[in-house]
Amino acid sequence: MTATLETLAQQLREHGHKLTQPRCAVLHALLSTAKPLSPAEIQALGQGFCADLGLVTVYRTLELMEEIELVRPVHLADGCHGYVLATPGHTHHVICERCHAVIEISGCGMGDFLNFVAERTGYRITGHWLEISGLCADCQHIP
Amino acid sequence: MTATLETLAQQLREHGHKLTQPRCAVLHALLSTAKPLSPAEIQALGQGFCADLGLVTVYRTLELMEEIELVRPVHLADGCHGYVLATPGHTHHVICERCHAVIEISGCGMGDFLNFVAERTGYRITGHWLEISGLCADCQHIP
DNA sequence: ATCCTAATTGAAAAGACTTTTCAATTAGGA
DNA sequence: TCCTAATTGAAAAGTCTTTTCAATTAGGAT
Ligand SMILES: [Mn+2]
Ligand SMILES: [Mn+2]
Ligand SMILES: [Zn+2]
Ligand SMILES: [Zn+2]
Repeated sequence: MTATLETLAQQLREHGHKLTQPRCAVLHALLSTAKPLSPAEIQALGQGFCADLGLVTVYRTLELMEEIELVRPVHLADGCHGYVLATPGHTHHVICERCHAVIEISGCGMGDFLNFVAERTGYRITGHWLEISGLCADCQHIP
Repeated sequence: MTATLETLAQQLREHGHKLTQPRCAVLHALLSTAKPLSPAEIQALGQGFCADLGLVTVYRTLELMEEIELVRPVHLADGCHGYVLATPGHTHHVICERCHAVIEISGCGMGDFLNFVAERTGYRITGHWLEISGLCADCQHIP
């Protein structure tokens, strides 16, 4: 099931939040691309839908949407991060290092490795953060 | 082989850098704990060895040491990060979410998972970033 | 041991990004 | 349509990092 403005808006309402023009503009921006967007980029794109969308509102909206798992922060190679629409639950992202296209991987294939780490270190493992970088199918053909 | 001030200093020299008092102070600070330290924390600890160690110098020194793989940034849960001494090569870290103690895992047990991701997505995988969080052996006993 | 010079330093300023404050506006139920 | 709490944008404040630049320092050459 692909996210649409309607499904996303519905999730906002289900969590008791108002569906405002600025919030719609943020959703429009995120829906317009599969790449992570910075708050400033979201503002710029969002102003096509809500002309005076403020950067402060973008920050507040992203914080809100992150809480209800509508968006997820993505750490890029240089450490700073952008935001992408997310499906709920535990996922990982593969990011093209050339064009920044993101594909979400649902599920987690790291169980065995984490068990090994637990035995090796004596830690009780409670979570992990994984970002995978590579070249997308398109970018492999563009040297 | 555990890192000492002498081995670390030697590595700086081998890369053609001067061994200055401020740089020694940063190494002292990093050697004094197994937890990730922020630039400000490194400055505070380092001033025990070099009284007027400046924060700007800490930033410059960390950048330098990161280039020669003497230190590594560690992303904490809240996104900001600290630095720890690192062994060269590909490693991962396990961080205690209560006391922040870090253990380094050398090697990488994710080959199979990354192959799966490559097949699933069509991406050519070139790198990954993984941080594991948990409770260290000590902290498991302290509710 | 002393000199010399490029590397390095700290303070101050600038810059980038994020959060707080607050009066005005708005969504959506009554 | 009215009402009110939620939400908004602008401005200010705050945090963290980088740049600039004159002064200092490490370490090789004498
Ligand atoms: Mn996982
Ligand atoms: Mn690995
Ligand atoms: Zn690409
Ligand atoms: Zn612990």
